[in-house]
Amino acid sequence: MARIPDDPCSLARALGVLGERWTFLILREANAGETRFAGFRERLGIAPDVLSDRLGTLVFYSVMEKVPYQEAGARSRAAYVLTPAGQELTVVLSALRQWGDKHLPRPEGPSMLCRVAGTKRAAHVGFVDNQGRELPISSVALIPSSV
Amino acid sequence: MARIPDDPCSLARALGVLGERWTFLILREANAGETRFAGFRERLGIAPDVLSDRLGTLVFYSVMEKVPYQEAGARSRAAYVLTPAGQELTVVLSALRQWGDKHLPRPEGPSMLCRVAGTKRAAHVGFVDNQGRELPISSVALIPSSV
DNA sequence: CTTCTGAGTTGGTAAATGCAACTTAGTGAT
DNA sequence: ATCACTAAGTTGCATTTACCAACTCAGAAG
Repeated sequence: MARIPDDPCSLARALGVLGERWTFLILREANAGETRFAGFRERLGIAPDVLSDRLGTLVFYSVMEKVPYQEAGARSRAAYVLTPAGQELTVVLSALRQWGDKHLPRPEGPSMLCRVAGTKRAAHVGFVDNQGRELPISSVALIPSSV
Repeated sequence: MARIPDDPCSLARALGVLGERWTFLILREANAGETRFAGFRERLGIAPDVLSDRLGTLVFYSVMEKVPYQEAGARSRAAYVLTPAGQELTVVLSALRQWGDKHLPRPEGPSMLCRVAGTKRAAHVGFVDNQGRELPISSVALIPSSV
């Protein structure tokens, strides 16, 4: 199972948890409501050992939680649900999807649309200031925190 | 070199370009101003064959551009600079960094801060509606585009 | 006490990664 | 002209990771 590197850069640490192959796709399915091992397997075509490893990493770092569930007349089984930390990754997934839609488009157009819930109004991911107002990329700076 | 999958999901296509190991870290350095092969090598400790492959993929998909440069008294060499498409990945990188800062923190605090350029005002990544107003995650929905 | 099903593990092969050494191409000094 | 210098790679080999198929495990129903 992956471990996070001892790196001062939080991007590197985030990638330690999320940066392996399949992880983002597993999170995409989780976001779409999938919770079961066999479900992830079928939807992604992922090998069971790799899936087991990735889910283990996500559970270890509290991105997902392993919870038992029981269907009528069946024994208790494991389900994997997103924690609040995992739900916050929606922003990352949407940012990636948005970039793919724009820069790797298909003639059919996007397969998924990001909307304000319950409406037809478009939503997207972007930079925001502390007043909740969108900022253009050009007016954002990433500066070293001089500790 | 990686190729994008023929997948209707633009997240999967984006990961075809960006989802290999090292790619996000290379983009982090590019965003921080690095342009040279040897510079990426030193800053990341990446193997030269892997770096060559990743830069090739990024150039192929127009995330970076290979441009010649010439220093006084040296021969012409190759530099790698972000294209506009590559610059737009700042949103993705910042979203990942922000998540790492929050969910995989270190006692020292974050090593980088996201600010409104030229000010001390904090900036962050989030969902925005078509009026440029921030939206809470809970009010965003991802819906299949019924084509 | 056998079958069914979801959730995994195990074992062998193919692919990706890492490391060291080598190649290539021009420049400036000898 | 040729020699050393340097950035930008390529090549060959050992290690790690991923993939695939087959198998195990646990409990409920028949």
